[in-house]
Amino acid sequence: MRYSQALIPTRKETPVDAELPSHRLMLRAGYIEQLTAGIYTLMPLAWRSAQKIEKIIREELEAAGAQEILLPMVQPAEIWKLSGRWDHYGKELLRFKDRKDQEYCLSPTHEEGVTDLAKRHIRSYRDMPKNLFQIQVKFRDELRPRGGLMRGREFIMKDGYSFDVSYEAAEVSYKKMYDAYTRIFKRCGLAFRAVEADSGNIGGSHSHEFQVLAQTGEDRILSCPKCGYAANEEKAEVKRTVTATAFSPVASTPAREEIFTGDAHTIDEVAAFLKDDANNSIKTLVYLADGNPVVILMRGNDNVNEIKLAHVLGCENLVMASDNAIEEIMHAKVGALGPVGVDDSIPIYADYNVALMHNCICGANHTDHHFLHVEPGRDFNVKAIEDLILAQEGDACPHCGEKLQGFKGIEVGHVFLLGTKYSEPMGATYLDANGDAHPCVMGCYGIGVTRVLAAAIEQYNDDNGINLPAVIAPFHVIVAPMLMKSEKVVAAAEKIYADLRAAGIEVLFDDRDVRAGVKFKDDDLLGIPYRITIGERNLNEGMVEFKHRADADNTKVALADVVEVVKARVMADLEIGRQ
RNA sequence: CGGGGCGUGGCGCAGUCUGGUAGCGCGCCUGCUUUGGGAGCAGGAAGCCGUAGGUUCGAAUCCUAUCGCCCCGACCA
Repeated sequence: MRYSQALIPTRKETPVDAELPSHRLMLRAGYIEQLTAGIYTLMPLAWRSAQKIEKIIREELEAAGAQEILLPMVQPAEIWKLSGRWDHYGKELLRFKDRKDQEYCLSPTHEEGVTDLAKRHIRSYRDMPKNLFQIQVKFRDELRPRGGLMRGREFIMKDGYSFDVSYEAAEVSYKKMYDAYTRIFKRCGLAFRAVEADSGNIGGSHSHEFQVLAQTGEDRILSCPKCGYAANEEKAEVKRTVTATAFSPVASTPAREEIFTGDAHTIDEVAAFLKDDANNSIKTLVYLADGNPVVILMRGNDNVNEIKLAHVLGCENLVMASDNAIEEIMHAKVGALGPVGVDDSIPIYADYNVALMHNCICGANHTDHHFLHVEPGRDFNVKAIEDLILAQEGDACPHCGEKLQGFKGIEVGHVFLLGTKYSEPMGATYLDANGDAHPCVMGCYGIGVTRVLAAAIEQYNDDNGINLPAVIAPFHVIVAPMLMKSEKVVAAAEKIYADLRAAGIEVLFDDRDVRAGVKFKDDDLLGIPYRITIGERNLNEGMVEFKHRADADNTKVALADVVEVVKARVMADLEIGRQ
């Protein structure tokens, strides 16, 4: 491609609205352009990279036995009503009506679409396993899109679905996809972890997320350096030295005593005021679970895991109660809440660690007052004792006890073993060898293609701009003649350009008649791994310069050799991550 | 969903409080000079000031409504 004919609108100024490096750089390098909130045009450079990611995905999925299809993006409400998600999917599902007043939606994911397909074509156990995937633009009306391609409302996604006769068979399909994903992200050159995850609103029995490691990631993950256990913080188990499932009050605890604690409201303030350890305080939170108040107890330094809590409560909508609601429910202000004397109609749930506490401190449900010498089981009781807290960096690994490491991650892929959550209500059943009908056992597998690009740029950038691995960079090499007025320089550059292309290398030829400084700045910004610089002085000695984007200095190479040298480097780079 | 901010040539912004000729930087066009890390000089084109109403002799500026975009929060007693 000749730069002079390409659409690569770079800009000098850093866009003020962009926070993430990937977002900022993609705007500056002319990769993307925003049309409206969370909706971007992929300009030629971004689109070339995205297609390379797609190609890797296609190769690996096809090698794993999956077939590509293209399901409709606009879907009738009918199939979403069958699965039950028409009513349960939130406002992210964009619903609309056609001229006949029929209800439709833009499919944010395709379990319904593919299950409807399977229902009509998978009838016998002989028809399975089947594994179908597609790469398509998805639309989700996100609460708050942010970070450019990181969390857009419109984005490119690969979604795939497997159908099997049993859970055992589905596990095999799941494992194949897990392995394929591992190869895909390896080939993309990314540093990532596969972690155990919560299955969220898609549903299903278990799942893994593929998380690209990046400081700017939105997800927190924990991983064990010894045994390889890795999980999203939302899901991570907490290892307990002792797991008590009931209170066992001790008789030696003195009678409960109410004292004035004044302005000390947070756990730490109260602990400091009373010169005690924060872990000797009971933290009391009030939630509304589907509108009903519940009280949650944990040790002072522990933090609630809302995902676990929602599972325990079996509710769909879980929110913290507002300050006003709390006052109404607890008859005291935030900062003085506790489990003692809570109205019987309000269920109390405690984390396991609370069952290990004795003679502790908690709010008195009397503004600005706390209780001393509170004994769980004597002074209050609870409806259930459960695992409710977040695992933290430094906690013991639930499998081997080693200290867990914390990372931030960007979720680029997710595999779910769905089970029969969709096949059953939608009637996707097959007949077994005995002629009995069973619902297909499904798995579903997603990769955010555009997010992979953003995540890659989060991992690969520096002060000068983007610096992508050759496999997913928009071009392999940029050829930069320094002086377009010099016929000799231009002729040499043209020949290198033609020869590289003939050798199968993707080249951006910076044939713009601009000053050298402009070319250097732009060419660094674009993230193309190799640059060949052709200057008059070197050319007179039969030399050109060659530089990897990450190198500090140029290397001089004979004009006659440069194509071979570059070709060898690029070809080697393209093999990285392949087995 | 709550809070805050912003809509003015292609981009980034000033002007708005205190109504009176629409401005700056970058980019763009022309010419000359320059030519290895975002050149200099000279000349030039380009904006119904988000939209709709209202107040006024007069509105980018005041009032009302509306649309859009961005940021923060929704991990906490």
